[in-house]
Amino acid sequence: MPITLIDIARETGTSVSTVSRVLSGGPAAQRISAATRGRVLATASKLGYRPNLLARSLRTRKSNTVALLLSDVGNPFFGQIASLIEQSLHRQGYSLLVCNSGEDPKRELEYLELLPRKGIDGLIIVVTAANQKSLTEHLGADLPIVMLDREVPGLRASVASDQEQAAGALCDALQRVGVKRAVLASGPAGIVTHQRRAVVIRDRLHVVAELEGSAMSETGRHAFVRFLNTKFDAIVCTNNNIAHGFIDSIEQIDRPPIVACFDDMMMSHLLPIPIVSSVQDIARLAEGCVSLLMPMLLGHSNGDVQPIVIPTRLVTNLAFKSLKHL
Amino acid sequence: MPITLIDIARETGTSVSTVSRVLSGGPAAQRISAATRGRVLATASKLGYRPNLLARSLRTRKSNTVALLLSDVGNPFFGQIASLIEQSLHRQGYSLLVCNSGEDPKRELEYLELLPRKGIDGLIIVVTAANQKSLTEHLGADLPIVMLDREVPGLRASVASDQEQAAGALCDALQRVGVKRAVLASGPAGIVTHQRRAVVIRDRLHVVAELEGSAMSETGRHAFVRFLNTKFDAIVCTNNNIAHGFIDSIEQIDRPPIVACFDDMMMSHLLPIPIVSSVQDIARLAEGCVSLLMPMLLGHSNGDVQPIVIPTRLVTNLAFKSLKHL
DNA sequence: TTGTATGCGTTATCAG
DNA sequence: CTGATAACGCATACAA
Repeated sequence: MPITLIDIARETGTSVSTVSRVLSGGPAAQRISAATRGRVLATASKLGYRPNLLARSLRTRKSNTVALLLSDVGNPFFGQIASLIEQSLHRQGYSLLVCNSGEDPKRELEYLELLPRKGIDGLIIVVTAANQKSLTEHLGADLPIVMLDREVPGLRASVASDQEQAAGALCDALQRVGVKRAVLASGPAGIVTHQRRAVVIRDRLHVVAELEGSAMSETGRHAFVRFLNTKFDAIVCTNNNIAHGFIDSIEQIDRPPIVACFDDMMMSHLLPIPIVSSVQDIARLAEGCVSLLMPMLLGHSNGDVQPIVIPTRLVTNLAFKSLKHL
Repeated sequence: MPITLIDIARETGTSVSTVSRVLSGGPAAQRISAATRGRVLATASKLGYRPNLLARSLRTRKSNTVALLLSDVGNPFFGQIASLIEQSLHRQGYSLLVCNSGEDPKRELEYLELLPRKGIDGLIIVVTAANQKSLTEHLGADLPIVMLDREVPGLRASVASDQEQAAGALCDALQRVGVKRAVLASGPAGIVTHQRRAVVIRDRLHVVAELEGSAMSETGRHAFVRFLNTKFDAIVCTNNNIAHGFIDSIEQIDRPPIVACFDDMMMSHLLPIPIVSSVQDIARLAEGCVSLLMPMLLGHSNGDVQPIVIPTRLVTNLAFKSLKHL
């Protein structure tokens, strides 16, 4: 049986409230005589007392737990963000509950129902299908919530990369090396991130063919097959999974197209394929989430939160650099 | 104010116990007249009742939450495992608390102290420094726990790849192409996974130089510099981070060494560097954890748990395949 | 400075 | 079949 306040109150000959006050460590602890405080602390550690945080949370309505609801922690992009968020939160005394929606609206809703019951203090979410109504509806009205990677109209607490700048930089680079005909392999148009990237690409480049699929590598592989008989000098993929799928399909590399994508491609620098990508600043994305969330958790939220937009950085590999003109 | 059992009891003119029995959905629910049961369920959904899981957990001593304590979810290997574990647990009605230790014994201990207080039902852990004593000491005595990737003497509930087989297969492949001189870049000897891999390598190959560092890519970069003036035909890295670091350091590729490593290297197949790796079966590792943990959580643990050992699969890229002999 | 009493929302025991 | 009532472990308003 675990030690409770009762045990240690009995042992020290004081009451549960006194013990609670001492052990809570709050300001109330100072209003206790040094003598009894000492005895309490001593026997507390002697008995190896561990506060039951569930009970505390029930009472204080604060669990010191935050949930992160995203499509897939297995995706390195999100995994790294999750890691940084977890570390940052841990420093502030919070734990992180990780939930995969798999881009499935059903699962997302399931979690939106479940999480508030679990007593989480806040939520960081990469929305799939939810709009403002369904979000604030399924969650408790005033649960602090931060949108990551994808904005939702009406909710100002959001952190995302500057997709227009990112896609624009890609177009700049492609035009600089003289790309004339591009193809586009994009993720679901229903996902704003993919949508916004695609819009810029279509606007700025001469897109001779395009394919929309899931946000996974299979779409890249499909694109490879679909575009086999198409003449193009560059393919733009709206995320790195898709680009991976495309590159993995390449067998012969006599005259490979330029691959343009978003996010980091590990090991790409020696690849005999010209690659250019707009990589997102993962550290700042994670940091942004926490810096937006913490004030809300502590109630210091001075009303006007501003969306955080983070610039991306253009990265090219050796093969791309050695490119002069097509 | 959230709806509670009291509200819905008042509304239906019944008592809290009755409402609880109905809404708990257990066998006790059947012992309630269909009439009142109907009314309760109706007004419950009418009022939008959401059970407070904290209160329930406090009472039942079951939180339906499991913790995963590992070095870093940002590492794709662990991130993917975490993802699969989360999905599997979610199907069984459990949530996952993800905790990064960063291979830091201090942080690991911190979590080992914190997690039981949070009321988790079980723990899956990639141990850093903990031995059996410190584990069972800091956790509640009977908290179900599964070791992932690294065994701890005395604890039989473990899931890991067959490191000897994995390293052996690597050596086989290297010897088959006539590797004579190898160098070894290994992670901390204190981590059993690295240690066991290194032991096999040293035993089976002619290792002309070696370097031990962290399990991160910096060690690979250090290795590149350190071995610049060493003659060798292959470098073995005890994990993929290290291999990444090494490969990223390569600028000219006139006569690159073979790189042997563990786990998947994305995009490696077109890389102009011969790569051979023993890739772990992530799906089976994750599945193994859950299949070991679930019975413990449900109390069906029939005493004799057996460690789960999972074979790896040898993967080579094009450059390696086109290798005849050195 | 400290103790008493009450409540957080549920489940479980025990009557009836 | 159902209703009081007592926990679960902790925090806090109110007394003293």
